[in-house]
Amino acid sequence: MADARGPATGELAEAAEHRRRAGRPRLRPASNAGVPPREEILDAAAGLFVSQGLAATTTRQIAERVGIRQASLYYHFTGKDEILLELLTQSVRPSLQVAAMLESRCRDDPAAGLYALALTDVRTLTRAPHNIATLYLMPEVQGEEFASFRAERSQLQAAYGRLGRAAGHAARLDEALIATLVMQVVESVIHLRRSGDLRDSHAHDIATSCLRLIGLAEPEVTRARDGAVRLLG
Amino acid sequence: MADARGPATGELAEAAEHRRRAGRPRLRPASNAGVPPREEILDAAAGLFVSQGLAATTTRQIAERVGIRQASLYYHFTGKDEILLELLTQSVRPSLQVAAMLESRCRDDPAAGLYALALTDVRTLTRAPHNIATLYLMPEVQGEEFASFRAERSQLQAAYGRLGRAAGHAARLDEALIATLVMQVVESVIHLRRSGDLRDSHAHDIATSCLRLIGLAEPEVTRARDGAVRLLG
DNA sequence: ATTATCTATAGATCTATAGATAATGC
DNA sequence: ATTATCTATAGATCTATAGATAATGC
Repeated sequence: MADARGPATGELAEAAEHRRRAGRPRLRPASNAGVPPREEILDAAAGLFVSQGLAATTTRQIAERVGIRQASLYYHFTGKDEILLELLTQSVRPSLQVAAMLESRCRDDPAAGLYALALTDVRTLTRAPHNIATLYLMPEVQGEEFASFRAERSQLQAAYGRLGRAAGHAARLDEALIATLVMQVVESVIHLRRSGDLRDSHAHDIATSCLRLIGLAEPEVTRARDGAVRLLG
Repeated sequence: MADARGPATGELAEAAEHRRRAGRPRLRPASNAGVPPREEILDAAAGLFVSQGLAATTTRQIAERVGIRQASLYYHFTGKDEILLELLTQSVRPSLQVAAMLESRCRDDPAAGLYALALTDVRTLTRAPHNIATLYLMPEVQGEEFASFRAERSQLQAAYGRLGRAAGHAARLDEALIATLVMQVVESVIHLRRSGDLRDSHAHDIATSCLRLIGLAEPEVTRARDGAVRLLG
């Protein structure tokens, strides 16, 4: 019993505290708990990319913020591009899964589905540790290396288009245009967050604006909102 | 008569053709007519900034595209930042003047004013030689050096907010939020242009979407559109 | 033995200045 | 004399590799 308990509590303690991994120690030991170095690097890079841009951020700056030497980055990543690609992918993939779920569950009420998707996207963008969506527009992201990210983002945009088309009276607008406009409204959260004007109530305001934009009248918007709230529980 | 005519046609010919300016000739002589070097540089830089980003674009690349040596840039600009600032300012100032004009003329019909402003902005962004508005969001532009540009852009955004508030039934939404959302819809033209999906008809579609977003119903939107067309006519 | 870091550095830039040069303008 | 370019280059980076080192794991 004592023997069995020893190792068990030992493991817990190690995980909770500093659980030293193999490898030469850092000059400045990691202050955070058991966060894997890859994630430390992603977080540091995200903050720098968002505030300075990609090319303006050096590998040395990233390493400094993590607390390791510049060369040590290359043990975890092949370079800045790989870091950026992972950041972008991590930020879009969850939304894509939510979109798939909502589309399958909301065939009967696409307006509620659209509202729900917009709302969760806004909240995700709001709560992310850095204002990562800022990076979507950067010229560097148009390159070949990021094609897989752009493909996933297009899928999300297409989902907005399908929901918007099904929900709106809008035989008026092209589905691709609806997709672009609605997503663009959702991403206004980037600007609001950057300028510090973002409030919790804005999430519903933005989702509501998406529905108005595709031509829904007030009663329909209200109904969609109620449906969405029910959906997201 | 012959004497008077000679110099006159001479001047015309010089202006139309190569009108050589003082200064050591370029290795590769400028192919374009009498375009001032400053403008050549701005144009070359704009194309590169938009496709590669600011920090990723070197002074050497800009110079190469112009057809001069890297060091010669510094005769016209103190560096990349000054070039970017001028590009940004040139792109926002005309919109600001249109906004002031429309606000003063449309106190009686703010919906028409908003439609007209959105429409002209979309067209300006569509026709600009490079997709410059892409640069507005770049992290570098958040720096101190570009404060004057950001101030002008905020003024434009505020104009959108005032027009939107006056036009909408929207005591519903905060004026600052309206401003952000409407401007964001206008700037969807950036994405459409980049992806090559931009059609002429989209200008009216986008302006219409702005009015729907702030809560106007179809008849009001149609009336605003007619009013705007009359205004800009 | 394996892992994760470190030190050191080669090679490739990039920016911005100094000073020379070849036109036009008076 | 003035203007607009050129050549040359100092100084400051930045990336990415090679090889050493100090832990843990078995």
